[in-house]
Amino acid sequence: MSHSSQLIASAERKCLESGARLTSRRRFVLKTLIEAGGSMSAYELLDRCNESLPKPMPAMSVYRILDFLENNSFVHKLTSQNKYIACEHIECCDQHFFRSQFLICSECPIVREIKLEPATYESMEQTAATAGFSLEGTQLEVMGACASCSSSESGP
Amino acid sequence: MSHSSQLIASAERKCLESGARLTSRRRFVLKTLIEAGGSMSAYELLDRCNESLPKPMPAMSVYRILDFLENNSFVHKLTSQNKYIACEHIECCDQHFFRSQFLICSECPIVREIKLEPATYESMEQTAATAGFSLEGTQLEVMGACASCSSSESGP
DNA sequence: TTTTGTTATGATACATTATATCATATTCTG
DNA sequence: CAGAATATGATATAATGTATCATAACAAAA
Repeated sequence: MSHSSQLIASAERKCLESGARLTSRRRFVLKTLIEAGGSMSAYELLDRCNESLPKPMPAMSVYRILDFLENNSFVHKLTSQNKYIACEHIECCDQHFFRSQFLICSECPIVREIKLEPATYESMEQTAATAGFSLEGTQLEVMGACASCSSSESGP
Repeated sequence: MSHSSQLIASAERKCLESGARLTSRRRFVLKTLIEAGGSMSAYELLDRCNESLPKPMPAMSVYRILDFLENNSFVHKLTSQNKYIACEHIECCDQHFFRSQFLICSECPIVREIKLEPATYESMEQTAATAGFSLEGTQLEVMGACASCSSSESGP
């Protein structure tokens, strides 16, 4: 069983439990995004999907489907990039109990979603409190260089 | 001397030192954004400017001017919102030596720019390192409720 | 001070990202 | 099956941002 099929199966199971409807369109969009292996814009995803569809899907549908997938934590939106990425934790936990931190490579398409350490979050919370703010379900997006890009620095 | 005029004067001084050219257009756009008192989209800012200009400025110009103002740390882009906001530290330090954290109220237009605590940043850096990432000049944007919005919860 | 090069802006077109709205189809529920 | 709710199609349009070439303003050197 392929990796993506496994993930889809997990998503199916979660939807059965929660009552959400993972229709064939939604499943197909999710699968396409998973198999892309990285982040994509909504229109890139649309085009990719339409390559394999007998009849092209309208852009509207992709946005609606991405909404659904986001609400069910199968997909996350990288708001700083206007891109979407499959959740790395579709299988591993019954819900997204922790907050995510996205490490976005500025030189290649790699994006990693890792758990935001509670300690980090708490220190952010404290700093925010000094300005009178109480944080809400924060998703962090930070830029950086991934392992392979930072080892192969552009040098003389 | 008004608050905005003071800030503009500081910006002028910094530009003199650095050799950057704060032209009248750029000064006007910065002043307009400062006086707006919060974040604005590029087109909102454009419209606001054009209300007071004899001849309307093209959209292109606002984007170019915002680029300039960003590069000189007079303005920051809130990438998660596609909005721009005047820097809160135009006066207070000769350069943006620290990293910023933006607290964005999800219920009202308030945005606060505060210093990202080095300890917080370091703990993020460490977590990132476990995934092989090295962070780069990260600007944090987090959502939350500002002091006045969190005191006046929507209740029965 | 004219020339020359650089930087800034105008003008126009277009690309990309996203939402609004009404119609139709599909699926659930009684 | 009827009726309600949900999902999708179709179409239009809004909002955000970039590419490109022309012109204007400014600075530096001859």
